[in-house]
Amino acid sequence: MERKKITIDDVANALNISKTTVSRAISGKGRISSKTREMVLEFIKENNYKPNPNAKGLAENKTYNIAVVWPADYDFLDLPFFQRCVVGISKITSVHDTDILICMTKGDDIGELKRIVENRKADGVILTRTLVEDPAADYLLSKDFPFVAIGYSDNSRVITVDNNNFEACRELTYIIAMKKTEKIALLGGNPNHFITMQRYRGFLAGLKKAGLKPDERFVSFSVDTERKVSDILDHYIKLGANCVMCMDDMISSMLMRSCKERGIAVPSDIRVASFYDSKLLSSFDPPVTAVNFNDLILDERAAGSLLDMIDGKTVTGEVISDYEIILKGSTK
Amino acid sequence: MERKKITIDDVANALNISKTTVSRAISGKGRISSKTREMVLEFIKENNYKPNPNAKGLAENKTYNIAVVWPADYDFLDLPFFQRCVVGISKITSVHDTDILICMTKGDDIGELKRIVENRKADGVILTRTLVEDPAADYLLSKDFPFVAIGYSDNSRVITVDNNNFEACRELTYIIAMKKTEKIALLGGNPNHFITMQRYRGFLAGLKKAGLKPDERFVSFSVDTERKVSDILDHYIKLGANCVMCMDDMISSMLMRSCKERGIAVPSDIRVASFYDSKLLSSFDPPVTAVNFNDLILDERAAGSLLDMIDGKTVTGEVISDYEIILKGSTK
DNA sequence: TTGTAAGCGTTATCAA
DNA sequence: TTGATAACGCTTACAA
Repeated sequence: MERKKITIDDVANALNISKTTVSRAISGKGRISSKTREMVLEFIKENNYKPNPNAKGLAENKTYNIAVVWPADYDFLDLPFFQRCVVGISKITSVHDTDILICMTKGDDIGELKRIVENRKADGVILTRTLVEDPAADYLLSKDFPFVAIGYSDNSRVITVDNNNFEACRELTYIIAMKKTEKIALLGGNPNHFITMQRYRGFLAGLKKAGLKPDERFVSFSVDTERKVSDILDHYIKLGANCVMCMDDMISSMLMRSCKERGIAVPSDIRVASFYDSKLLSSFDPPVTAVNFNDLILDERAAGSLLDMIDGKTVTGEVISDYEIILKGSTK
Repeated sequence: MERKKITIDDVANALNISKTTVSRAISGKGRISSKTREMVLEFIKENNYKPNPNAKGLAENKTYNIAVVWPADYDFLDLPFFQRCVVGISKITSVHDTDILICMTKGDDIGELKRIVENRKADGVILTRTLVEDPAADYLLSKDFPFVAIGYSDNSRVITVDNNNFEACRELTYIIAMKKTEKIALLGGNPNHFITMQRYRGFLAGLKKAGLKPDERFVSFSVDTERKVSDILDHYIKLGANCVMCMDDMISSMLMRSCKERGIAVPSDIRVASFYDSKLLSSFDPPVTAVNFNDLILDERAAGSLLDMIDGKTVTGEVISDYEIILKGSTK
């Protein structure tokens, strides 16, 4: 597999100095004359010396890896959100010489995460979503292992970076309500996901701001199959709904297809809006009004915070209000 | 961050044996009485001992990581294919105690890959697509670093696992041609991607099998913007095309939108088919005829081959013909 | 069958 | 400012 790699000893011998000195030149720790430092640095550059991360890790008890946790359970395979997370995170980690390890979680099964933590394969973890009952977060907390979560959490011990889902959804709901639309229904996702709850709260706040009373007959959760969507749609229509807000792009897609199948015209029969935008929504006729979040920023912040945390700095969570509401044909 | 972890020395002392013996019990290498082996194994289980991977790696010169390379350049952010790759690969790696490192590549910039290889952060690499001019593959080849590529390659030195794009596209093209559709046009992707070339060859073979002559006026590549799609569509229509085959789901999506905008009816004015299926296509009216590949199988095979290769076994590439052609409304 | 001891390539603690 | 040398936790000749 190629010639043997050059080690710190080789560098030291070639330069007639000790490896301690070489190590110091590289790390910047400890006193060293700038002359020798430069000599070492130059030699290293020219001979393409790279410290062996296993040895470094063994000595420092670090891996220079962080783990990104993906929920491999439901229909996440087609949600580009998690892929984007990695891209955003890597923007930050790549300039810190640290790499990204992917780790799957299936429902309550956090075995892989445990393996990574117990085997010390990573120095920290990023959770790409937050749950109300969250075994992953609980586990990491119990181990006192550095991690940050993308999403909202009601546990003050977990550091989170989140979009302002509440505000965005409140605003969209309010805007819709102002278009003399009074019977606004909601198609919600998994209530064990905090994002579902946050968006729901935003929805309620939007109604309130518009002076509308929430009506629980117009709210449903765990809408995750085409079948449920169409059944609930029927029900909403019978009740006289004139707008349906969907919690994410998947649900919106299913709803739009359902409307088409049953010959329900959007927006004339019913309006449709989505609390999350994606390429999935660009195919529909009419296009679907939606909130567009700047996910990449979110991911970069999460990565930055985690790296700080690993370095022993104290970090705080943050809520990012970088979104826009894009009004399209579905709510005309 | 929690109490200190238990080491192989602790195990050895607790059991009054040497750490060599413990090591042997775990690895299975070297002779050892089954009695002591079981004793060790049991102790390890009960006390939740995990070998330190840095130390193990340092001694064995291994990392128990493989790197998966993502092309972060073009519009890949919305292509779930690469996300699926990781899921498929992890099915295999997770039972081999090895983890997945993500590595981005931007155009010709393979700096991150180089860093991972030179820093020995992984034992092998999986390339998730193949290029005609492929700096990543060339680099890995030059370093003699273990890797397998997902996709076709004309370099016999690179081990590849690929869908039978040629056959699938030939079959779909032939089927369309048999529907008394004679002027079949093609909207192609990046010609530097082998997948583009393979699908193109399949297209040509399909025409030939149907007794049709290829017409270069009906072939275009590098179709990557809405603008190009609509311009080319105009052109094809003027030439009297009665079907357009698209190389992937992105192009198909753009085409369907373009047709809608210009009031071109599918399939009555023109038929549409896609050489790659995805959720993106399920939103259209009518639904789009497409080839559906079983990607997960592909990824699992790639992972399996790479692990074998890392273990020093000789592996061969393979072509998987696990696909189905799904005829839908767009080609009625 | 088991143990001793020498590596693996760093960092870090003392001395010098 | 520099340098021996002992960790770090494991594998593996080589001995016993």
